[in-house]
Amino acid sequence: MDIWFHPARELDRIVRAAAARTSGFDGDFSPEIRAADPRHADFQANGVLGFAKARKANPRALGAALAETLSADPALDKTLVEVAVAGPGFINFKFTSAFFLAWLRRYRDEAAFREGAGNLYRGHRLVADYPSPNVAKQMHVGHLRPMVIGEAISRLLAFCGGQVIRDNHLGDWGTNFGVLILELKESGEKITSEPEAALVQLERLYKAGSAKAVDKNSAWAEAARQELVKLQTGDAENTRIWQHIVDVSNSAAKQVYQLLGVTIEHTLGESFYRDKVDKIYRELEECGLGTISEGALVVFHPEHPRFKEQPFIIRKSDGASNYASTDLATVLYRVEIWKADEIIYFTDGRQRDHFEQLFLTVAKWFRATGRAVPKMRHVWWGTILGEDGRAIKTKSGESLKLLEVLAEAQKRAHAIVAEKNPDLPVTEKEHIARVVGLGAVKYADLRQDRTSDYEFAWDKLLALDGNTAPYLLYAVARIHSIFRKAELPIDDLAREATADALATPTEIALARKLAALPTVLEATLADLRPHFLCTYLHELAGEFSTFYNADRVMVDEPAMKARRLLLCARTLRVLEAGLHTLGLETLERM
RNA sequence: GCAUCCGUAGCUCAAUUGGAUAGAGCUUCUGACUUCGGAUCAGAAGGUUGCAGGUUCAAGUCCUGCCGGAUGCACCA
Repeated sequence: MDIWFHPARELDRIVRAAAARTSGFDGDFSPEIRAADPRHADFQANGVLGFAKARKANPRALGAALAETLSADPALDKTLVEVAVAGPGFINFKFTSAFFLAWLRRYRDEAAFREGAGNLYRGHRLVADYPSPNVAKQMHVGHLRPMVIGEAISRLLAFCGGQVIRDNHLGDWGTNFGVLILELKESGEKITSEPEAALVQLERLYKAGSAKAVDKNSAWAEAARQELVKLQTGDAENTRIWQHIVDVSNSAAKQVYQLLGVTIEHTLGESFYRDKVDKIYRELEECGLGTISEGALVVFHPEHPRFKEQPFIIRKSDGASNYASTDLATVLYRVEIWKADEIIYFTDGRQRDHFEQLFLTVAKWFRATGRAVPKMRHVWWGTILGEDGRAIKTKSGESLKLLEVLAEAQKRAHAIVAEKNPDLPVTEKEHIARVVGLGAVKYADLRQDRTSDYEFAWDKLLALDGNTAPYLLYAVARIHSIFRKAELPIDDLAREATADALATPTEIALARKLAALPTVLEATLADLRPHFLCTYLHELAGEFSTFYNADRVMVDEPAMKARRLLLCARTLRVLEAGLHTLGLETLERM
């Protein structure tokens, strides 16, 4: 029997084949292989219960018959996996310690994990649309999520074989530029050269301008609209001012990306598509999807309970483009130029209607024009709520600038390093504080189901105990320490060959957890929910700590030492691969 | 009003998409190796999964109705 990287898939195939040879089953049977509670088994087939119900058969008897076929199946090596029927008709598959030892020997490092996981997304060309901030604004805590979640999922897709194109769809073509340009001109201020300070200045100017434009019928508001029109019709001076604002915003954003490890390849903002929307209007009208309503070009979806009356506005009644127009043009560009077969959007949940309308519209439009419809997914998350229970917005979030949060996180981490490890060199303490502090913030954002809202709390975001990044990083550092002190290489094929069978309960529990990596990767990818991977890594670090406290690694018996070093090395490689995939850095000591 | 997401231990969150005895962390309490890092580990306590019905071999998960919260619904992005 081969040592499977991904047991659930293999079991599905084998159980289907076995059922075909077992009386009482037919082609409608589906095994429904699931990861099991480790107290019972590693995997279980749940399909017998539903199947028996539909056939009015005894599920336990059917399960027993199938288990008997499987027991005689040469595809299942009995020294590696045990089969049993349990409860009302579950079929349990329990791997032996021999299987786990073989698995650990075979899947040795990140390259092997990638190789094994690669079949999940191999051959796919995906565009990841994140973090797409608006220009001329400082980032606040709310901007953390698109960066952290977008980066983690992009890395995960790449880890599993996908070819990921990261595109920062910058909000650089909004109506706010009219106000901003007019206020800049009137005040006579020059934009400060230091990017972060420039954003502070621009926000102040925008606030002042907005106050004057509150009355939309005022002369000032009209003048601001004229500045916007001049920009949109290519006025040289306004274009220069606009470009300056975009450039300085990008410089500031890049500093944050670098700090957080966000790796953007392209920055094609909304402005990039401003000469590409006319084609969209024309095509949508030609294929009969677009209709004029209240002066605007809109798309209705008659089959949809809500969008039959709620329009998707793709050209405003004043003739200007909007978010929807540029999004449609963007899809076309990504499919035609980049040859994307999947596009993934990262925004908060408030834009769900927009993307549902976008996806429906693209599907119909592309079909009508004979194009292949790309797969499109909206990865959305709940909002970060302030203490008042309402979404933290830029206005109320002034005390919660992202850079301040990140600085505070590093400060708190530094205080702990200085206390625990005062003798480390100053620069290393600073490096550790950065990795631990930023890692804690990222992990806090990733570890809970992205679809739920959460209340912002300093102590939660910056926690350093419990299910947090430092706990995982500590396990990594401690394993490095074992090899460092023993002066042994971490990866050593010859040494691993001398390892004997896993024996203690803690060894086996740790090995079982390690071999669960592929199952977790698949579950994480299915709905693009990184918290599955976080939970797994936390549990893995926990199993390791338990093992480490129960079983001494550096023992005299060579075979026992070899197998325990093997467990340490694999735990290290899986933790590192997992954390790096989530966008966290790791440390050799802390 | 219509629609979407949600309500789980004192607090913050899980529960592999309908599976076996609902699990972690924080907090509190009790313990642990004078050799591998105590940023650790072992154990205890803590639950009528908002409420009431229903579906089925099986419901935190699906359906219906309430209660409570968040969000979205015509030219912002």
